Amino acid sequence: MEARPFTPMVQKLRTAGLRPTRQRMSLAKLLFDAGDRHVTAEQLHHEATAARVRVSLATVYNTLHQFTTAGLLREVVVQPGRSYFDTNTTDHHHFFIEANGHLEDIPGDSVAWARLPEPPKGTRIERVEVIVRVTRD
Amino acid sequence: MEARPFTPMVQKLRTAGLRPTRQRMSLAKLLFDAGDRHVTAEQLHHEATAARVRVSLATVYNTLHQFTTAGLLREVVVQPGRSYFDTNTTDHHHFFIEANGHLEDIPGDSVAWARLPEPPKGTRIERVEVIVRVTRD
DNA sequence: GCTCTATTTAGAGTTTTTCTAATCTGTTGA
DNA sequence: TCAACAGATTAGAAAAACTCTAAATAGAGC
Ligand SMILES: [Mn+2]
Ligand SMILES: [Mn+2]
Ligand SMILES: [Zn+2]
Ligand SMILES: [Zn+2]
Repeated sequence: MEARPFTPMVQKLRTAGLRPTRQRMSLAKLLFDAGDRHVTAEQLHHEATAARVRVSLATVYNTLHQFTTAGLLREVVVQPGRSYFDTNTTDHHHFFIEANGHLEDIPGDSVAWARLPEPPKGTRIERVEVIVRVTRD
Repeated sequence: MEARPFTPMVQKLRTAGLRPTRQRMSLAKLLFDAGDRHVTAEQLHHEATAARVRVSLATVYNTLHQFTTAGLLREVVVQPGRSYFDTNTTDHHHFFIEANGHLEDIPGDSVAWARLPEPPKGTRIERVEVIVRVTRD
C-alpha cells in the first residue's frame, strides 16, 4: 500500500503559500470536515482544546486570517465586537438570529434584485451583502 | 420677544423619557444639525471636545445607546471592532468604502427584491440590511 | 431653595483582537 | 541524514473598543 503524501488540504495550503503545519492541519480539519460553519476565533480555540489539539489563541487568529486571505474562509461581521468566519465561500447571504447570535446561510440564488443603485463615482462594487435580521416569534 | 422654552429637540428627548441635559443637548446638536451622518463614539467625542463641549466618553456611549433605543439613531455594523451610529433612521441601505471606512446612504427605494427567502421556522424578519462593499478603481 | 432621582464622570474592568520577541519546526539541499 | 534558514508558533503584554462602578452633580417638582 503506497503512502499518499499530498492530501487535498495539504495541497490547498501549499497553493496558498502556507506550510501544512500540525496546527493549521488540525484547525482546517475542525473547520472543513463538518459542512458549512460560522465560528468565532474563541469557539474554534475551544473546539481545538476539546479535541486535544494544543494550539494558542494567537495561532487561531493568525490561521483564520490567513485562510480568509487565501479565500478558504470569509469573514462576516454582524455584531459589534465579534467576527464570524464562514467556511462557505460561495456567493451567499445570511439570516442572523439576534437572540442567540446564530448565522444561517441563504443561498445566493435565493436572493434576486429588481433594482440596485449605481456605486458612487470612482468606485466599483466588490460585493453585495444581505443580512436578514430575524427574531423568534 | 417671548422665550421659546420647548425646542423640538427638547421635546424629542422628553418623549423618549430623557432629561434634556447640557450633554445630551450638545451631542444632539452635533448629531442632528448637520444632515445625515455616520459617526463612531470616539469621533463624536472628539467633535464635542473640539466644540468646547465637556462630556466624558462614557456619556457619549450612554447617549448614543439611549438615542438608538429611542429610535433617534440606528447602529450600523460593517467592520470588526467598530460601531457606527446613523442619524438617518428611515428605511435605507449602505455603500461601504472599505479603503477609508466611509458609509454612504442608499435610499430605501433604490433597492428592490425580485426574490427573498422565507425566514427560518419560528422566526420573523425584523429587517433586511443591504451592504454594498465598494473599492476605489 | 429643598429634595429626590436621573445623569454624569473618572477610572477601573472586560472583551476581543493584535503585537512582540523568543522559541520551535518544516523544508531544502549538501 | 542533517545543518541551516525562513517560516510558524507561542506566552504574555498591549491595544482598542466598550462597559461598569460608585461617587459627585444637576434637572425637576414642590
Ligand atoms: Mn470571539
Ligand atoms: Mn470608535
Ligand atoms: Zn455563510
Ligand atoms: Zn445610513
